[in-house]
Amino acid sequence: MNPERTSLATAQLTPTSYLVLGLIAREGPSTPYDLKRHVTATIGHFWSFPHALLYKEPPRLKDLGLLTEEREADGRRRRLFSITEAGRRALRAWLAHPSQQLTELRDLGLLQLFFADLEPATTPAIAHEQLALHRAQLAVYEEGRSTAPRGPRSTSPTVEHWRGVTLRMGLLYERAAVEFWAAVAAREPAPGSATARRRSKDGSAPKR
Amino acid sequence: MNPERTSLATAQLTPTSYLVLGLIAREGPSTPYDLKRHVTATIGHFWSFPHALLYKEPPRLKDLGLLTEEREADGRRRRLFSITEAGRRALRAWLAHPSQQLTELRDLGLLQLFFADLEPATTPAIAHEQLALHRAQLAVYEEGRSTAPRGPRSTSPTVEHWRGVTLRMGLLYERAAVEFWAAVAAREPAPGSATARRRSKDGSAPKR
DNA sequence: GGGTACATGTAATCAGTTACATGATTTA
DNA sequence: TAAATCATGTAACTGATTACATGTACCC
Repeated sequence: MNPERTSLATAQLTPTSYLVLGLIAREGPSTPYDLKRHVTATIGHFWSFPHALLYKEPPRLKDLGLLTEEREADGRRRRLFSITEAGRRALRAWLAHPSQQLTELRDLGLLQLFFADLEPATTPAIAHEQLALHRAQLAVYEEGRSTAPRGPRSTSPTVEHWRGVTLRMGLLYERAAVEFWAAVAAREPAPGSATARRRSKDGSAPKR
Repeated sequence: MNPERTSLATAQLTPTSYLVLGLIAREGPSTPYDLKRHVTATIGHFWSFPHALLYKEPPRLKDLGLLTEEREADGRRRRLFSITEAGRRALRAWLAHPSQQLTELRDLGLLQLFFADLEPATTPAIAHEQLALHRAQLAVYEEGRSTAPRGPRSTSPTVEHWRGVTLRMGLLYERAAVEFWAAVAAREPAPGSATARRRSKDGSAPKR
């Protein structure tokens, strides 16, 4: 009933907003480029946020009073954004309400496969392309696990822990994808199907 | 400099466009609601296309000369869209160029988990919510495999084959997701308890 | 000293989302 | 016959994408 209304701003916040808020809350005052670099190294592996977004979102959040801006005076004139108390509140409020949305799994390759019957001749090329792509991405994940985690700023063990955990889902997906597309490329039914088990027993090559 | 410009139209086609083109090419003349129903039963399981999209896209494609429209005269005044030869060409051209894009895996739950360190107390609720969601979705897939495939129109065995293959990737993802979130949930203390630190004797996710 | 990759933004467009609205069928 | 659900759209807004553009640092 109180007239103080900053909480309404919470309504029009998008995933991008929370990404920006969260990163700045954790890493401290950041420039859009800091954000871009961090995203690229982490969640950007499976959820792409074009850099223009990370330049445009902070000013929006500033208008909502969730961030403050401080612009350099010298040549580069970089914009440095810090989180406000209202920003932290919005972030906490978001985390306090577990998402009830399922994963959006948007994959052009799958969409093409979905229409494979319309142009059967093109299917092998599609499958091989996807297989190569996902193998490469899987390699990225597995390499990232061995190399030292190099965040743009100092990070605590806890941060490293959750970052790693999150990326692990990306890795699990890529493993499944590689399996899947390999099976398609081999013109086998996908792994786990009854036909696949029969096939692998008699070891016969799939025929056209 | 020739005024006939339909080939350029190919440029501004989106995934939604190809979805619509492909469905109409395969299923024959369709109303937006036909499209909606088909999508819901298939690819919509992991890539959501709001119904407003499927009502708006066909007129756009009609403007581009890729579809034709025929509107009922009676009460319902349904709009029935058919594919043109140009539409088929655009579709074939798309299928002939295998996508080189990786999967976009957009998941609010993962985003929240990514920031779990900022509000540790909320993490268990997030994990449990996601676990329940993905288990339910997995059940949908597994139920769909046993029930008779009920397309809105007649479908050939080949169509059924590829449709099933495509959906299987969704199923594989959900399996991975259930495993993942179960592990996260198990590693987290139960809500209110601060001592569930050494439960991971078995360390693995509960077997369903 | 010129190329090239990194860094840092802005602008225009538009697809996608959300909300609104109502008609037709089924069911209790 | 009231309620619920299915069916069928339209409209407004805006976040996201794409394209453009230039500056700066580093390396042959």
